[in-house]
Amino acid sequence: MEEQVKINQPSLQDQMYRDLRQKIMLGDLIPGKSLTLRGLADQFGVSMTPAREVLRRLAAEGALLVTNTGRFMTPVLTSDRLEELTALRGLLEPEIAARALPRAHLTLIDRMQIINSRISQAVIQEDSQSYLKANIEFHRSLYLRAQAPAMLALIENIWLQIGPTMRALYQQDTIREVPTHHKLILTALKSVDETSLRLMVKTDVTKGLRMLAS
Amino acid sequence: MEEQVKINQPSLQDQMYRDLRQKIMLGDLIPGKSLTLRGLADQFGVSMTPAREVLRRLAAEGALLVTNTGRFMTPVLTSDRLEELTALRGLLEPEIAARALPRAHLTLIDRMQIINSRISQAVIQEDSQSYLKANIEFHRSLYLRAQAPAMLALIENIWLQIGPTMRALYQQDTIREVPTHHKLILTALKSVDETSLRLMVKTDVTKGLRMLAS
DNA sequence: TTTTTATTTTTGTGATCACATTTCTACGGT
DNA sequence: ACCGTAGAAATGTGATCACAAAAATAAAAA
Repeated sequence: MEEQVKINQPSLQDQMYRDLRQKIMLGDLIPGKSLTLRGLADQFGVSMTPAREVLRRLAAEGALLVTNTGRFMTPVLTSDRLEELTALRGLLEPEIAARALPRAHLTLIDRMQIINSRISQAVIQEDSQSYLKANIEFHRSLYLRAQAPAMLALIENIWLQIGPTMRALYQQDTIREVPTHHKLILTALKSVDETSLRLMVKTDVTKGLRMLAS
Repeated sequence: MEEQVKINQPSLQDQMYRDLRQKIMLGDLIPGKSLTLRGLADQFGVSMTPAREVLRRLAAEGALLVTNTGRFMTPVLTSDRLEELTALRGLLEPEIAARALPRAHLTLIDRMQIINSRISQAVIQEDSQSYLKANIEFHRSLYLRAQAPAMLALIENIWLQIGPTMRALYQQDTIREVPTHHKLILTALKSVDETSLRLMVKTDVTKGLRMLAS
């Protein structure tokens, strides 16, 4: 009998979905960028059918906005909305970090340190794309340890919603400071200090909003 | 020139979406119930195209699960997952309740009191459908006052994920006690006591999980 | 130049179809 | 009686099409 070499190959729309989701979360798409079915379909070399499902799927997650005439675009966040989403991050991320704390071994901390140095490089080179990507990776690598998939899903959902706006903000004001709070997060992890960890994560998250005040 | 009577009528899939979403949140569908494109399409008298978009949309929100062969079904939650989702409710709902507190006027409290009496009736008549529906309405009517749409969206997202399981639990163990915490929530609202409100909301949310211990 | 109107193009929606894979069912062998 | 296998039915995926509404463009009027 033949071995089961049949790999569950992801469907076309799954690849498109992952690709677009990544682009949105990392801010490759500016706020207000409109996406069309035929445009996406052509771009990925497929028909309209998979394209529309991807767009609706992303819209369902809040990554895209659907106009009242059915057009799709990346959301343009009001400052109120951005504040609310940041408050949500400040609520959820300290909690998931605290849950990850007991499982955060040295291997993980080392890896986070390496990621953090990538962030520093991105600051120096004023590469907002790499900055955002490494920043997300820093947080996610910690949160993954919490083994709280539903919570992580909500958090990534928020990242998705603020992606385009964050990139736009980071691009207008060039990032001057290297992330000091990340080092404090690492310190709290090493000393297994939950109270400090929660505070530092919350501060790091909230800090990003302060650029809006300018 | 003709007046613009053209109403933005919702598309077919929007109606299907709302209908199915409601059914799932209220637990009309038992955990593990599988849904097929053609089945849904026939049920709503439409073609497969709108049906699949609705299913994918609900799957994107976590309301449905997609098997690795592409089939759709309502999720069967492990107790771990249910605990995590309940913890999320316990984190988010006290926060949004606290935000609603300053805006909770007597009109709202009165309406919540009426809804609460509907809950009591549902307990007496052992009507788990009405119970769940009124329970959700009780919480949502308060949370709407917070004017925090993103936060409310996350909360409803969680309700959607636990809907089928909650109904199944409520049905096996008939609800014996009238919701005592709801009255305490109303008391805290009247006396504008944020600390008490947060505690009561959290307790009310967490309490529901205790039925799992049986 | 500015505003209004008419025409063309673009766009999302829903239907239908072919196809490959999965799932179900029933038959046959041990 | 149990298990595996072959055939049949069901199911999701992606493509293509017609259609209506909306947006963009061009033309005309003020």
